[in-house]
Amino acid sequence: MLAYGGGVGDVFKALADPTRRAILDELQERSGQTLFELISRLVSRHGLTSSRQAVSQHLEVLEAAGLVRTRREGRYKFHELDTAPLRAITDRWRL
Amino acid sequence: MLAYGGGVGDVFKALADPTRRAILDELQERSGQTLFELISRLVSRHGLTSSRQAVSQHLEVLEAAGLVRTRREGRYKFHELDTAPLRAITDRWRL
DNA sequence: TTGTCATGCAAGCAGATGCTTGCCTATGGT
DNA sequence: ACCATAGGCAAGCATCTGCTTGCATGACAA
Repeated sequence: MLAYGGGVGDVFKALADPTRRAILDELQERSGQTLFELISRLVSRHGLTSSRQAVSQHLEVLEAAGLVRTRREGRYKFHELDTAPLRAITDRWRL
Repeated sequence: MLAYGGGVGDVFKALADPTRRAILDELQERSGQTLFELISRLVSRHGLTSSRQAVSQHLEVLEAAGLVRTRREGRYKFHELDTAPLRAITDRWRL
């Protein structure tokens, strides 16, 4: 079975939230960030003030949609963007 | 002011619903459908059973997002797909 | 005019969603 | 061992969302 369990709709639902889109923006600009790194940069660069749990739950959604991949090292968990599922959009309506 | 009033997020929110995505699929395949035409084809071609009001409200959302353009003729209202707002997605994450 | 057809408007409701709160686990430093 | 750090789990809550229900409007036909 695959690394992510979501259907096609999960990608669209994941993109529906502005904080999650900002997270994708951030991960595109700087790949491999940890949770706390992301929180800090969301504040300083996007003007967002989200709690740790809020961001953590957003990352779960993004990971379930296959838009974020993670790798664990010790007590750190690094996140990186994966734009592959976004092809579902461009392919569907021939962009 | 522009023809549609929505911000960027409205496009993503509009795409978050599976019925709305099916409507976009339908309008891409056959442009200029009326509300009842859409309902009928959503049933026969997508296996969806949505009420008139449900589809009507979905069309409002899609129109507000700029994804659907309408034209009125007498008592008929024709709908057509506009994929231009989808560029917001491809541009944002360089697809 | 009377009736029908295509669509619009608005209130109400159940389920989904994003967030908080509080506690828990685990890793690494001293 | 002790403590701080990085992250996880789960219940509760306010809001949002999609849908229904019921009535209203406007266009065309007989």
